[in-house]
Amino acid sequence: MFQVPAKTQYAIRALVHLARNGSDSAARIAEAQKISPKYLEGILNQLKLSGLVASDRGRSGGYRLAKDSESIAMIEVVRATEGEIRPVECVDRANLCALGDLCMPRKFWIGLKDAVNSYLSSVSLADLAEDSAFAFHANPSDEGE
Amino acid sequence: MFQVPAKTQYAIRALVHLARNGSDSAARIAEAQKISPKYLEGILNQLKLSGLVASDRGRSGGYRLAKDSESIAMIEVVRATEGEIRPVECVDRANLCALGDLCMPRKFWIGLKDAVNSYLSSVSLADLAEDSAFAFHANPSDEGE
DNA sequence: CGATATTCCTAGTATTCCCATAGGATATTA
DNA sequence: TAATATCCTATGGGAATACTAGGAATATCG
Repeated sequence: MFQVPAKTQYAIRALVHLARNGSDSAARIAEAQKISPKYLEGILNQLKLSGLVASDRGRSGGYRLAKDSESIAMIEVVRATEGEIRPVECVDRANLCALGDLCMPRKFWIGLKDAVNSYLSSVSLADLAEDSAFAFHANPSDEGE
Repeated sequence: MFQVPAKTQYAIRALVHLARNGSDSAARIAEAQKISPKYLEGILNQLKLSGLVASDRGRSGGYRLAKDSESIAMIEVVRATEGEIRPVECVDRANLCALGDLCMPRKFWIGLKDAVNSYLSSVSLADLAEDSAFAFHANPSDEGE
C-alpha cells in the first residue's frame, strides 16, 4: 500500500539534483540519476507547469529550480506529479458521497489524508538536498540491523 | 496519490458491518454494503487468513469478528488486504538499495511510512463502528461547505 | 436422507493505469 | 547554419485491479 509511483520518485531525485547542481539539462540529469531520459523530459515539463522549475530552450538551455529549495515543500512536488492527496474520492467533497450512510469510514480517511499532508508539508526540498544523516520523524523505524 | 484500493474499502465496510451486526453471511454483507458478492467472498477469506474474522461453513454459517473491535487496529486491516506499508522498496531493507548513493530520499520515505503507520495504529475498528461524529485527527480539514 | 445454504478454491477476463519509447516540431545559441 | 535544448503527441507492453464464473466441500434443517 502507499507505493509511491516511479514518476514521483524520479521527480524528487531530479529536483534534488537541481538543488545541488544549480542547473542542468534533462539528458544530463537523467544520466546522473539513472532515469529514462525521454520519460524524465515529460516529468520535468510537468514540474514546470506546476511552477517548481523554470526552463530555457536552445543550445545552452536546461532546467533550474524556480524558487529556493527551502521554500519548496515536498507536498508541492507530490501534488505536481500526482495531484491532491485523496485516499478516497469523497474526502474533499464535503458530505456528498455516493454511498451515503454507508460511507462511515469517511472521517477515517480524512484523518489519514491530514496525517500525510501534515508530514509532507513539514519537509522541504532543502532537507532532502543536504545529504547529512538527519531524521524526518519522531518515531523512527528500526534501523539497527 | 495514496488512493486506497476498493478491496481495502470493502474490507473495512464489511468489518464495520460485522462489528455492528455481530455475525452475517458474505451474501448478506455484500447486499447491505453494496459490494459485489463474489468479490467480497475472497476478501473475507483473506481477512480470515489474517486472523481478523472467523467463519462457519454450512447452512447457518457466516462470518464474525475473531476478536473485539476495540482490539483491532486499522493498520491490521490494511496489512491484511495490502501488506506492509512501504512507500518505496528500500524502506525496510536497512541500507541496501539498488540506487546506492542516489537513494537520498530514503529517510524521507521512512518518515512518511512512520507517519502513516502511526495514524493507522491509533484508530481501532470500534472507532469506525460507532457512528457518532468524532474526529480522528488533530488538524481537521475544511468541512465547512 | 436430501434439499438448501453456506464457505472455500481455482481460473479466467476486461479494463485501467503505469512506465517507457519514438519521432519530430520548435526554439536558442555558438 | 549546425548543434543542442525543450516541447508536444502518439503509442505499446506489462502489471495490477476489480470483478465474473463455476463448482467443490461442508454443515444444517426438515
